[in-house]
Amino acid sequence: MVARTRFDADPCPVARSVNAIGDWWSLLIVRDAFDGSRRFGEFQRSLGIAKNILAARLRALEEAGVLRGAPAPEGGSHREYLLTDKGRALFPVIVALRQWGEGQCFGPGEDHSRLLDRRTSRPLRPVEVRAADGRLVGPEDTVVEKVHGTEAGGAR
Amino acid sequence: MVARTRFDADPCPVARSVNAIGDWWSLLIVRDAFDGSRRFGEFQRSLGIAKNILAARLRALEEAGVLRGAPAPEGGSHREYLLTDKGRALFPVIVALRQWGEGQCFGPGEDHSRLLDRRTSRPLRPVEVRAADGRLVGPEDTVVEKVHGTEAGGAR
DNA sequence: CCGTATCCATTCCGATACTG
DNA sequence: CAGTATCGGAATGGATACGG
Repeated sequence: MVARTRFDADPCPVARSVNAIGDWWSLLIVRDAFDGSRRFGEFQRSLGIAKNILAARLRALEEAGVLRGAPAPEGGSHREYLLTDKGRALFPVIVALRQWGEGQCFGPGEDHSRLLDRRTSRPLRPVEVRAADGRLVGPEDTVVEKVHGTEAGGAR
Repeated sequence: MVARTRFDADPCPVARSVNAIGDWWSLLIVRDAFDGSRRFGEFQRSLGIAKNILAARLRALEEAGVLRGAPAPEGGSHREYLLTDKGRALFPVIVALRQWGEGQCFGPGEDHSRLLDRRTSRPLRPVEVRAADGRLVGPEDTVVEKVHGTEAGGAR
């Protein structure tokens, strides 16, 4: 491929994020990592993904700096995949996505897993978007400041 | 394909969300919709996407209930694609992803578009994850409550 | 200008087999 | 258990041409 990926140089941070994460599998790998998965087999069983593509995704996430594969914790001959700081910074993204799914993608009687506050065992508060002064803002209260550069491609 | 998509019945809301959105293109379409794009050509120019696949994504997003394509606003023979309430509920997801990209996916001197508070023209406050009582929580302060059902597939 | 239909190249993914 | 190598089928995405 000519460019590593499609949005490598896109001025929009959303596009860059998407580009860095790679694909949906990768996002679910990150989800599992947040949930405590560390080993190849754990990811594989949880996701039901083929081993070759799991290996490829893990490698890509390492290259993107989201995961770090430590050669061996001790004794064992396996690797451990841990979230980097960059990866851990995805926490609000995963939570927002989870909350959207909970609210919008399940029927009334349908069961689903939930993310709870460990201390109180209660669900989390919905993620909110706030202005610098603390005001709650919606989509219509925001505006995209386009970048001034003259390079090609949309600046959304 | 046997099932419409892969995570149609997954008990994890993250997987369902991912499944509903479809792919990265779809997410960028949603981003553009938040930013004011409504018409086929606007999305196409902004994304640089082939027309056939844009049409397919728009249709999928309609089926997922994220976008609603109104036949014609008036006079014109074109359709308008507007976010539904379900689609608008993705706002925190997009913002979280955008903020992650801003912080993690750009070099020091690199320009990028920014999302500003319309009223003050200042950047938004970083999205935070909070417990029901208002405490700020990180990944390690949360726990996934698995669903009890006996069906196959991971419950992450 | 808004889409649909067709074609082709590429990629992706899953299954399987194999190695340490 | 933790990966790597390979293979075939399926789906994707881009370009182009075409129709309302």
